[in-house]
This record gives sequence, C-alpha cells and structure tokens, in this order.
Amino acid sequence: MGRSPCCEKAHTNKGAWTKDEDQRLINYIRAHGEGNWRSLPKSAGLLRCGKSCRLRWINYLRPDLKRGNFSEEEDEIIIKLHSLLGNRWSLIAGRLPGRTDNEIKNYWNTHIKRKLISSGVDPQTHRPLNSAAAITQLDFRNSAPPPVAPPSKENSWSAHDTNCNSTTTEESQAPPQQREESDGDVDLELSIGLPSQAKYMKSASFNSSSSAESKSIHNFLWPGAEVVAPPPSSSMCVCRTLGFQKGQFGNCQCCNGLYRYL
DNA sequence: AAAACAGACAACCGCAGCATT
DNA sequence: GAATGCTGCGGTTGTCTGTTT
Repeated sequence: MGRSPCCEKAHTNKGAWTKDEDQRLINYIRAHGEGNWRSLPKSAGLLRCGKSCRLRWINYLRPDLKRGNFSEEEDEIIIKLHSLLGNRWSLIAGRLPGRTDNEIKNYWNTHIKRKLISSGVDPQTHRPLNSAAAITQLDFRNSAPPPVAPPSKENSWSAHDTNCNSTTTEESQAPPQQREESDGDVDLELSIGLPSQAKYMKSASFNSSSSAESKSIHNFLWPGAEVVAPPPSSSMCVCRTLGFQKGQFGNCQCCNGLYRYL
C-alpha cells in the first residue's frame, strides 16, 4: 500500500513562485512561524504543496540568507568540507551562514567541480585526477555503500538535541575520507573559523572504533573552539558540554567545534 | 538579428527516517 | 509491530539569461 501523495496535485500550482505567493508565505511564517508545512499552504491561502512552500522558504525567502557570489574563503570551506563529508550538502551548508544546501549544491556542480577539474583535481575524490582511478573503489561518497554495515543517512546525520547539540554515530557511517587511509593528499585541517547557523545547522558526527584507522586520520578542529586535549578516557566533549565518545567525529553547536577524538 | 548553445539556479521528485496512531 | 504522516535530504530537471555563432 503506497503512501498518499503529499498534496492534491490537481489543485496546486507548480513552477516559479509569484511575488504574491512569496508575500503570502512570508506573512504567514512571520505570524505563525515555521513548521507544519503540510497544512501551511491551506492556512496561508497558497495553492502550493507543503514541500514546495518549505523549499521556497528555506532556499529563497528566509531572512537570514546571504545572497550573492561566493567568496574565495567560502569556496575553500566548501571544498574542504566536501572532501570530508562528501555530498552532504545540508551539513556543509550548516557551516556556511546564510547559504543553503541547494545553493551550495548548485554552486558545486556549476563552479567548483569545474574549478577542481581544471586544476587537475578529481572533484569526487579530491585527489589528483591521474590517481583518482586507482582509489575509485575506495570512495563510497557517491556510490553504493560499502558491503559491510552500509551507511544510513539518518543515523549518520541525525539532528542534534537542542540542549546539547551533538550526535554520535557508528563507524560504518563515517565518510570515506575518514574511513579510508589518509595519506596526506587532502588537508583536513580546517583553519577558517565560522559561526554556525544555530537554527538551521545540523551537526554530524562519526564514530570510529578502529584504533588503527584512527591513527590514519587527521585530527582537526574549528578555531574558536576550546580544545584542551583529546580526552584520555573521558567521554566528555572537549568543550565540556557534550558527550562525545572517543573515536567519534562530531561538531558541536555549543562551541562551534568540529572534532575527532583519537 | 536570430538561432543555437551553455551556464546558472530555482524548483520538483523520490526516497528514507522518525514520530504518531 | 504495522501503517501512515511529516519532514528533510540529495539528485535531477526545467527554465531563464547571457554568450557565441
């Protein structure tokens, strides 16, 4: 038995939004806040699918959006985060205030991909193009999951608890950059500090229980976070507000840190 | 000037996970 | 535990605009 459609397609508009529709949506969300997307169109007097409303708001109407060209700094961050996270656009967007996952995805596909290719870097593997083929089979980012314990999107990138804002996941869900041997081709040290988008940001974390693997992975962090030292046996976050486990990746809204505890 | 092409980006679609019933 | 509903994500498509021929 299939699911019912998210909306009555026969009675919904599709395609480009009109100014009037935008204004209705803005007015409604200003008055009632986000959420309840399914019932929103009817309440707001819009002949649109709830999904469409949500997308329009998130990608275009949100007041905190930063429109305009990406800076060089943002380019660098996107490339570095993509090398770490793969096509987790929403997660990457969480590190770029004012940018949406859709915007970053489009930008990646239209600009950065080309830029990397032209500079001889494989945009999927982030390695020199001539060596990309050799490691293709190790790269799970945009292909089928590994045979053992395939990654689960939700498990990998589950939303934060609003109090603590951290999550942890199993090793099998770590992005390939963390799973595969890191031989230094990719600089995982992110040295550009940025505030996270508190409201829209989702945090991700990865867990690795393999000590051998752990040693092959770069430790990295976001500036601004207070990093004391890898906790010896404690399960506490270095910012002392989280419960990260050793061997896990995670980023934290409390301190803006993205960590891996080796 | 018009057609063809390419680039950019907004929007849609299908899927998956979680929550609720 | 199964069915259903809601939400969010990533991939893909459609359309608009600018450039080239």
